[in-house]
Amino acid sequence: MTLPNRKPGAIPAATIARLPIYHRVLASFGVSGVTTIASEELAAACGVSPAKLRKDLSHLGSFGTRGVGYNVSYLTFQIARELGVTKSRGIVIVGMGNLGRALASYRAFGGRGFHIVGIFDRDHELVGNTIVCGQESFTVKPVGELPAVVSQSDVNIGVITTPAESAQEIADLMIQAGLVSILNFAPVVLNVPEQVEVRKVDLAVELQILAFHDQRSDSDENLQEQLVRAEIA
Amino acid sequence: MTLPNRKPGAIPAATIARLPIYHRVLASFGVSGVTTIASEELAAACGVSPAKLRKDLSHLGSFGTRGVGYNVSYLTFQIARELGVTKSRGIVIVGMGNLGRALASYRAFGGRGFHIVGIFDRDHELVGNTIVCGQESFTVKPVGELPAVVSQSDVNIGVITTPAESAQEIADLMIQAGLVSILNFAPVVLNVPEQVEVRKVDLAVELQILAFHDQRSDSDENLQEQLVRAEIA
DNA sequence: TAGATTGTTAATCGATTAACAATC
DNA sequence: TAGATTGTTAATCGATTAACAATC
Repeated sequence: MTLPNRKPGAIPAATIARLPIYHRVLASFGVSGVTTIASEELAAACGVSPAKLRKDLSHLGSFGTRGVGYNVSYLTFQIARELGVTKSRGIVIVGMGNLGRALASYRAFGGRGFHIVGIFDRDHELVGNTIVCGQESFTVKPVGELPAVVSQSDVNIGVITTPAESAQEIADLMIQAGLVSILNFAPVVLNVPEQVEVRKVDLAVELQILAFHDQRSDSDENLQEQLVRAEIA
Repeated sequence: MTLPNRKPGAIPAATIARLPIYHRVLASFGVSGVTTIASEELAAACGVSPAKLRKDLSHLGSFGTRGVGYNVSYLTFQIARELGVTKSRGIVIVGMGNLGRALASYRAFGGRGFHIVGIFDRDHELVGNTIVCGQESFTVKPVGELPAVVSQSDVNIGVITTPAESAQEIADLMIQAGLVSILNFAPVVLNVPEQVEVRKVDLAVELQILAFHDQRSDSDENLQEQLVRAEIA
């Protein structure tokens, strides 16, 4: 007997990665007053093909109406439910350099299902400073207080914006405190137990991928130019 | 006759996305004085399997020595060459809010193959301000000057850190000025011609993907707890 | 030669796509 | 009923993996 490759109800990783896009685009159609939308229009707004969109949504259930389309608010809610953002999830940010401060003062979190529970730094010079975010303001706490904050408040996700050298140490601290979801901005590969999910954003990685494309388009352009010149001659 | 699906020498997208990781990890082995490394150790440090690493590298050529491993500096150079970062590539950043300022003052660009050519904002209040980045400092220019800077200097990549409302407009401006590689931090899907490559970083998207994982691990944990309790009873 | 490690093969797995039956 | 659009199927495509022959 062969076991199935995936749990029956499981949703493909590639689909999960696109759900936040669908969610945001649907929400913006919602505020524009659109109540019903067809896969073709929604897909175009999300930058994917209608087939892919419908396939993705089919993994969550069948929320559309044939011949009509999808109810915008109903579908928005179903995706939010699948992602686990129907109630706001708490985050902590460790590392109050330029990037950490930029994130802590980012005002669009609330609307996407997140709220900041605490911000931390190792540097005593920074501890006690406050960062204003719209109506709210947060005070920088010493990293030593991270475990207490995580165990006493409802924290779901840890964000690391420290230099590369301290990132592993902070990750260990977060995991010890019970966090299993980490967003890492430090340019280093974290070593974590397998039940911990780490997502990584590295600006230089994104730029290098673009550099590859840019280099290719340069040579393509030269090729085109050469072809044009060849025709002229 | 059937055409091949991909150009013969073409490198898979999944491989390209991993090359920057290999490059950074190799560079750090290099500064640590390691001269030769086996796929097993390099793969572990990069968080991938040795098979995947060797397969990825095999698309670039055969740069290793059987029975020995890879020469660190030689492989580092070959990957840099493939990515197109053997010479530093110029970037412009538009939108000098918190995130834009954080990027403009990020000191690790130089070591990864990039330098800032110009920073821009629409807001007249911000124009003329300077942002310090290590030894250098940059002055915020009005967006109107973007085309001139792109055409007069050697700019390869445009970075958008504006609010969502202005992002499309700025993208159009960049494309008109001749840029074909854009890194977009605004939470909006850009509409661009197909020869333009856009990479998108959306913090809330990353967090929502983690929220999905976090939600799942919650229910898994409950399941485990329940199992433990059942055993005790 | 013996041991080590690469580069490649072939099998498996997962994601994408186009087409269309189902159904509003 | 006729037109529209979903949800699903089956085919294709691309990525991953394990195993091993090649070779240092």
